[in-house]
Amino acid sequence: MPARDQRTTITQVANAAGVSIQTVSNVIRGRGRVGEATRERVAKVISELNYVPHPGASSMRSNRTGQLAHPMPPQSFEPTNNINVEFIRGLVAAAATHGYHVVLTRSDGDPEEIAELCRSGRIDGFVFTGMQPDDLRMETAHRLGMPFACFGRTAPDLPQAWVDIHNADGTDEATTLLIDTGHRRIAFLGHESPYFWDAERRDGYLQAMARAGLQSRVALCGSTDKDIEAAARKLLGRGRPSAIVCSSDRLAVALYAEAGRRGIEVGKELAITGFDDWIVGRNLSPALTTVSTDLHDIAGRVVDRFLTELAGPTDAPGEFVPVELLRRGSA
Amino acid sequence: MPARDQRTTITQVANAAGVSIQTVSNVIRGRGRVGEATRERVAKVISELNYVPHPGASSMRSNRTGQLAHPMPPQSFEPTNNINVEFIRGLVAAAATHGYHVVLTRSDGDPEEIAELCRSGRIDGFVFTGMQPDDLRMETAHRLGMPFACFGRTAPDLPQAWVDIHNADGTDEATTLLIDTGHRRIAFLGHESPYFWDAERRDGYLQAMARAGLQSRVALCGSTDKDIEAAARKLLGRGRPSAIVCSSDRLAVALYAEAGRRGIEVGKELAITGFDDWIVGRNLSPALTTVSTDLHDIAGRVVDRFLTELAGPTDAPGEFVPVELLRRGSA
DNA sequence: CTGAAAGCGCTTACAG
DNA sequence: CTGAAAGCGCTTACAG
Repeated sequence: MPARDQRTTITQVANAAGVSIQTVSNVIRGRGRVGEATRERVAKVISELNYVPHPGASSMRSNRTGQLAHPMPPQSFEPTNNINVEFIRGLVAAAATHGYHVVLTRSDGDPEEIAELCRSGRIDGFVFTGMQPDDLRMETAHRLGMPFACFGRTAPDLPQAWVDIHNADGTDEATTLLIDTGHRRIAFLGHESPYFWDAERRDGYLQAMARAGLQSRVALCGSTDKDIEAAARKLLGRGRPSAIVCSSDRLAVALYAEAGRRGIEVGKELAITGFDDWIVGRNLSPALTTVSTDLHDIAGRVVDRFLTELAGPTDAPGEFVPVELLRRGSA
Repeated sequence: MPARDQRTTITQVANAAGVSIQTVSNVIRGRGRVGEATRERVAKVISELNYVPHPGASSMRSNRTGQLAHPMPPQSFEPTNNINVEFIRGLVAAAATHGYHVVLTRSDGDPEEIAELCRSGRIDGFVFTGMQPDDLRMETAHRLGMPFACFGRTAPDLPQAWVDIHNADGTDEATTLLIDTGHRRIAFLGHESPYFWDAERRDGYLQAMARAGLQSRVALCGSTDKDIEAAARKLLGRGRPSAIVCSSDRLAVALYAEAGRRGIEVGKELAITGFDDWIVGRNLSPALTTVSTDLHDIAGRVVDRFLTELAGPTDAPGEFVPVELLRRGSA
């Protein structure tokens, strides 16, 4: 492994610059008092020798690894979950900005996996996503004193440090758009689920309908393809609404398929809005009007929050990130 | 940071088991000669104390970090690229099987980023994907003596250790299906591109057509939405074929849209096959018949290949992984 | 402002 | 079969 034999060490840098290794360390970490001339000389040598401090050695004394674990819950792998890649991209970018590397791990929700990572000395903390209502991962990290931040919330009494989107705003905006374009019989199609976000998205719809003095109609369905298809069939049957606000793009896609079977033209005879800006919705004809979230931005905020927690646990409240309604052909 | 103060060390394990730290190390690494009774006693203590060796300390002597970098090229973030999540999932799982962690990094193709990772002592090697014809990343890793393995191939004269899918087989199979179901005027729609796989997918089509004694018709287009739309328009204009083999699902989706505009019914009046099993194709009506690759399996093979390279660079040839034709509604 | 010493937790030779 | 010693490359705390 030549790469390792050729490794430049702090000692070589110190010798070449004519200073002690301690001064080199100070220059790198921006600590202690180092004269300007010395600093420049050392920096020059570091760059010339392509010196990179050994993270393993560094972590032994500093208790910092410069690594962040992102345990991906199983549902983030489901093809219907679209947020993963964009979020990960943002996470890696934001982490890099602060000199952090992202270690990707699998997580089936078993807190023991989290505990082992806490004990491993491999990471400085976690970024969690896809939390379940009874998720034990955050509690485990908290108990073992490992900093973390979450995209999304869990039960209010559990430890968390969250950034989340404003779900109700999204469906409120979508519903309002439909009302403003003349629709009156507007239904909501959502999931029966234990998740916060499902309830919040429904509430946004209800709130906009109430404000306009319109009668609301909420349909909820299970999460299997069959459940969704059945709900779509019923909703587009006799007495169908002229517009439907969906709690997710996946539901909207099912409505497109059902509308196709019935010869109902989406965008003309039936308006549909989604939520998530899933790639599938973008490729439908007409393209789906949907509520989009800036996952890149969110990832940056989650990393910021993680760094805050790393500096010292806080009771800081969570942070809501605004959503954006993308108007396309379907509404 | 309680997690770190509470850290169990090899010394604590050694004391509790009544052996030297060296023996504990031997038990963990399965090295040296350790008596059966001693091994069991030590293993019990390790498990009781939840001992995990400190990877930083370990890496200083062993030159092994147990970490693998996966630099994600920018195109893997494009929404039209579907392989990323599935592959990463498989990569993390396969790496974990061998005690490896995956460090995700961004890569804009700049070899200096790769060089810095090589020098960092943070990783034992790379898994590359999305290679460009003039990709300098593998060469850089090779020059710095860092082991790596690739999903996909690059120019034959460059260092590489690859696993790839059998592209020609896929389009050959798709074309043969169309021939077997009675089609005679079958066109191919592909990308003008410098990539291996585009040429190979075209060749599979040509080969199947030649075997059946049919006349082939190849249409190629650029990579922008506009280019693709123009190609679809032309292909579905006057004298259109009865079936089209596409080099990617993205192209197939564009054909669906164009067919929709012209009132041509896909699956009845026009057969279409894709390549990639993109989530969008699965959600079209009718669902797209396409060539699918088992990315989970491929990731496992790439990790195997990486471990081979880690044990000592080889000139072992690359490995082809079979593809599978998924027959759905469109053909 | 700079440096000599201690020590982080391991693994690698090597001695017995 | 097992252990005492050396040392991996850093950072910390402290002395000057």
